[in-house]
Amino acid sequence: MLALRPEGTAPVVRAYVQHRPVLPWKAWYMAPMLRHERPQAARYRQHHQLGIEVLGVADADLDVEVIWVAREFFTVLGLADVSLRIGSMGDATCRPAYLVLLTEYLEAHRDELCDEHRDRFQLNPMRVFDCKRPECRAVTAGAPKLVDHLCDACAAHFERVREGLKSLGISFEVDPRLVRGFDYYTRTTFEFASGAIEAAQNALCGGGRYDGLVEMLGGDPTPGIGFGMGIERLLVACDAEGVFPVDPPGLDAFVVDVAGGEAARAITTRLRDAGLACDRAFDGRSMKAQMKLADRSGATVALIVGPAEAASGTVLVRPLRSEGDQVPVPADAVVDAVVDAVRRAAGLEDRR
RNA sequence: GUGGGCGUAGCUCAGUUGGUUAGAGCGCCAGGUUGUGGCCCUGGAGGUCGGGGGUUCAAGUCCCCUCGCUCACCCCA
Repeated sequence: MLALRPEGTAPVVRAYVQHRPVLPWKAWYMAPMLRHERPQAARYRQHHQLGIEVLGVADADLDVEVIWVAREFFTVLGLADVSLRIGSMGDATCRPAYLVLLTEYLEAHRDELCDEHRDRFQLNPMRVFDCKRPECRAVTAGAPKLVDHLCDACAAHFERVREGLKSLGISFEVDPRLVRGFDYYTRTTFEFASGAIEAAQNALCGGGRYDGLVEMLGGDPTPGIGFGMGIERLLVACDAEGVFPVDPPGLDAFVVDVAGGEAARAITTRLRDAGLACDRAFDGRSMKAQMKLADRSGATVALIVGPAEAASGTVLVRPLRSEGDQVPVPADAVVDAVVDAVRRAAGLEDRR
């Protein structure tokens, strides 16, 4: 049997169950993931997910820490248009009673649900909360919310999370619709979304507490929490917010050689050995064509070698990005000349 | 899985009720400059019109099939 890994939490938990690291255990991963659903904007068949997981800590302050890590990551990248929603899934004490309550409510409003959920809501009543059809939205708007029916312990946990986020200056919104589909999820759920992404898929990071998962995978009951974020979608958000510079840096020098190419061969090698970025033309093209390539390369200077320079052992250093005359320099001083020119050009940049 | 949109030059796209050698802009190449980029001018190269089949005197254009891309629904562990 072949399986394509869809996410990172279960593998990390399996690794924990097998290897029994000392608790608390903090792990992270970044790996390719695959999805079965059809691709669409910002949702690819294969993508990469970055995630963290912490096992062995039930403290709500850890929930805050995990959320903070994600928030901090966005901040460091320079993303500003990111919003956080949080919710609670309750636990084995309060959720069963709530599900009975919710199911009763949905039964009573069965005819008002959308075609799909009318016959399916019993399977997983909470899923109706993230149905986008107006019929279901209307019904769930008045439905009992899990966050209002938490047991004392879960309510206290949730309150501690909210208080912690506030104390760290992390703004958030409690969203009763933020639910998860599996039983092993407990208590805190959260999701970061980008307001800059136009596409329908704008969630950057989803996470939550899964105090039941380790046990489900064969380990002793162990609390856990983590998040996963999609790298490609993150990059879409970065592009949308313009947080990365757009222009790739140009070359330091471009060698124009119309004297046979030997000088170009020697000079490019010498410049590269000195750590400078340079390129040259090939195929014995005309000076005009070579100069055009030099310009297009974004080079700071063109280094020109014609028959006269070849004969006298010099190189013409011609500035391409600034005013200034081209000057001849001895061939063995060309590295210094380029370093000078690049430094001067950088200085001009800074003064802008 | 369901539905919509789109496949024509390297790129972005026009292409009328079917009708001569399928066009534009940008890019590329050469020339105008005999040793000099950008701006401009002139010329040039480059296309199985996604693929296959059909209708027709004639198909980029109409019909069927197929492949691919894309967006949304769905899904969202």
